[in-house]
Amino acid sequence: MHISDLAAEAGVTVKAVRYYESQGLLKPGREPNGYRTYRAEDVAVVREVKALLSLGLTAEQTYPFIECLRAGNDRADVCPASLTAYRTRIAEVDRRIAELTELRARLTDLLADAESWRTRAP
Amino acid sequence: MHISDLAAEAGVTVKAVRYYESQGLLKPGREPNGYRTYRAEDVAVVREVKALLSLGLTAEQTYPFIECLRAGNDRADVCPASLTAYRTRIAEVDRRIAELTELRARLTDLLADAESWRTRAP
DNA sequence: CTTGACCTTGACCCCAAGGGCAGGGTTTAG
DNA sequence: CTAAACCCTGCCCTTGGGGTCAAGGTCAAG
Repeated sequence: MHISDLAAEAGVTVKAVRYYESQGLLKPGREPNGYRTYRAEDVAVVREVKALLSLGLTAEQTYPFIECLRAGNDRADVCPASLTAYRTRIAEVDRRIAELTELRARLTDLLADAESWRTRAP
Repeated sequence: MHISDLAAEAGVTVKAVRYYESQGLLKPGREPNGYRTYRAEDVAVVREVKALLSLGLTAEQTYPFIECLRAGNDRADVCPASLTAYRTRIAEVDRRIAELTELRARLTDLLADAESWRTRAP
């Protein structure tokens, strides 16, 4: 299959597929005319990458999942490295939520302070 | 004062000062040799921009605060537009926290599912 | 045979907030 | 006079692609 077939089947753009390849996640063959050719398994790979990116993983962090798929597993997340990647990401999200929560507190403090200045000092 | 004096006094890098200028937040004079010259008020501007960026505002969103300072106020956040900018940012943070919370739930679900597959299907 | 439609390729610029480096001019101290 | 310490502009880099481009391939209908 050609690149647009893969993109359509996986629900991403052609551009995204080429980007994944540039990140080393896909290694398509080439036809004599230079066109990239993909195998059926690549659809699952692209779907997986798309799903993981939407979970906030970086392209690099999707590596273990793709390897897991290529190793013949039906699911990309049954390998130990994938579980570790999930846990790492959860920890990142927790850290980010904590940061944002603290940020929100600082913002509301600043807002309250500024509001009180407005009413107090005309 | 020259750019490195301003940067040192405000606690940012020279590069950052030039970036703020490129975003229209500073308009330094120029000496005959081309060097930028800053006035004392610019220190407060740069400090304010730095503080606001650390709160996650974009350079563009700091505009109302800088205008408020330039209008002669001691504080950049006593103007109505600044209060609005604070509230907008708080809403953004709230939205982001909600997204991340939902994301975290999805991740823990996926992790639990993957773990159960590992123990269930050898 | 040619036209048109559709496909592919690589290459370039863009985003936010700068970091890093190159190459060159200037100023100040010793 | 020279070296250190400044200053300037300009380019490439970061994420995950989006947008757009010219150039060339492929297939059908006319």
